[in-house]
Amino acid sequence: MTVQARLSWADVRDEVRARILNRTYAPGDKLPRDEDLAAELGCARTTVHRAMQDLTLSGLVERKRKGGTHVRADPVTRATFEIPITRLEVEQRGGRYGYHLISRAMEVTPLPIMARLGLPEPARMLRVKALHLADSRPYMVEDRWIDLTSAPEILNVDLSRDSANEWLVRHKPYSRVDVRFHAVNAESDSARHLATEVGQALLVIERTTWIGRDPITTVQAIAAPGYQLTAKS
Amino acid sequence: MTVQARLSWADVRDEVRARILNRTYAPGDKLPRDEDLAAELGCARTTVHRAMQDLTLSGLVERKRKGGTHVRADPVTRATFEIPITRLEVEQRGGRYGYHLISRAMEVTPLPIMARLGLPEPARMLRVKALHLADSRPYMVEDRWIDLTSAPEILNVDLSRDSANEWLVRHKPYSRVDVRFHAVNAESDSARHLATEVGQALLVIERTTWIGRDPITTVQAIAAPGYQLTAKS
DNA sequence: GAAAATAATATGTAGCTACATAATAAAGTC
DNA sequence: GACTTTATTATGTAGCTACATATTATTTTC
Repeated sequence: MTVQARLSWADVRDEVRARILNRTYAPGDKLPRDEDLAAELGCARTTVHRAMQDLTLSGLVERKRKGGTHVRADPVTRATFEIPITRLEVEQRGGRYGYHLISRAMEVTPLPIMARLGLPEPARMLRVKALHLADSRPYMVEDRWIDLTSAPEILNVDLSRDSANEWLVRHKPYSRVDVRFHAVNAESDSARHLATEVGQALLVIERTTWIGRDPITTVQAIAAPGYQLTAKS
Repeated sequence: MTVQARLSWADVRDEVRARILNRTYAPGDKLPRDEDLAAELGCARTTVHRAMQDLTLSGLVERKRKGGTHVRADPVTRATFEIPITRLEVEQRGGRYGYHLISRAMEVTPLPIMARLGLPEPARMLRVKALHLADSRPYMVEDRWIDLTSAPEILNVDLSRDSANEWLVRHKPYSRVDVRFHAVNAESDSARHLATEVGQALLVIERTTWIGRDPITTVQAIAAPGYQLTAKS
């Protein structure tokens, strides 16, 4: 067993994080310059730089040119979550996926939808409501608006067979996404679709995607009772 | 106005993303080798590498040694959110922050809490319930368990003045965090604290932090009606 | 012809240099 | 003394080289 030949940037990150955790560098403190840390630890400045980038990303330190690196005094909890295609999400949990189209129609966007999409004026869009099932039980209902300027091909898709969710994710990569969570009491429609009672608390995931400045779609997905969304650092 | 002297990794990322968006590289396709792309675009392989790392992080492509880079066929929506100290969150929204300690006691961890913390057997921990206010109106109630092995100094803190949330975030940096969201119907306690009716749908944010393998704290924060959590890509 | 050993290959990473950039500090100007 | 200009400095980034590593492809061996 020999000493490790080289320090990787991950090693440096772990070392610096350890020092922050054991208060060698306390919140608000200024860290040594990358160059000095590199000299001390016996690696190149680029390696320290790479490590610092990672710590910046996870919200532990703040860096400024000339100003140096500081341990954040007001750390934020920063976490990342993933929302896969709903079919895959169900299958990953070991369930059998089912899909049911509820409705499909051209409609004029009401104000809240315009706000979500950032539209200055109303537009006619394709509105699709659908139900996702896991083992024949309701899993999630979605109420979606699709901009036909960005995704005209959706008209050729048989939405009674294939979900707009899957088609869009597969065929319309976006450059920007906005995700919001909140809770609602089930009203009669969603209660019926999700086979629960009116008033039941439900998690709502609102997702809007753009390609450049052009909106593609916005969905309000309401999950069945018990649904939990997980994020990790 | 001259041509830009050099391509930055962000330029390369944008170019590759544009090609994915306009289906020059379609989902599932294999991208050129970093080296070839570098030659084509007129930059170094390291620059392409950096760009590809970013695209990998955002879930657009997948890379494997020797296997090359592929456009993901099943893209995931990957987004990051931040949870600041509650006081700062209120102040950032332009509100006046208030805090009220509800209760503080040593208790033995019940099963659900043990599960959250990953404890094999029950332990006595400090349980703190508190209310955060914005402009004198309820903003969030938290029900927190604190491991005194990891954070014994919390006993010296006057929790009727200072929130455990703020003290912990400032003094106990963690190395791992787990965040979960779900919706609940308000029961009598939370309804009373949040000044709403029993049954009202509320967003629950459950957060657990560890330092190495040792748990620090786990909180169940229930937000007042109307609360919305935002994430971005 | 199947299994094992070997070669080939694309990405991953570390080190170096050089220069860009932003923020601050110092010096100079009226 | 307040304002402007000029240095200084720490991080940010690009290019290069060299080598590590994980797969896949090929060849060898029995």
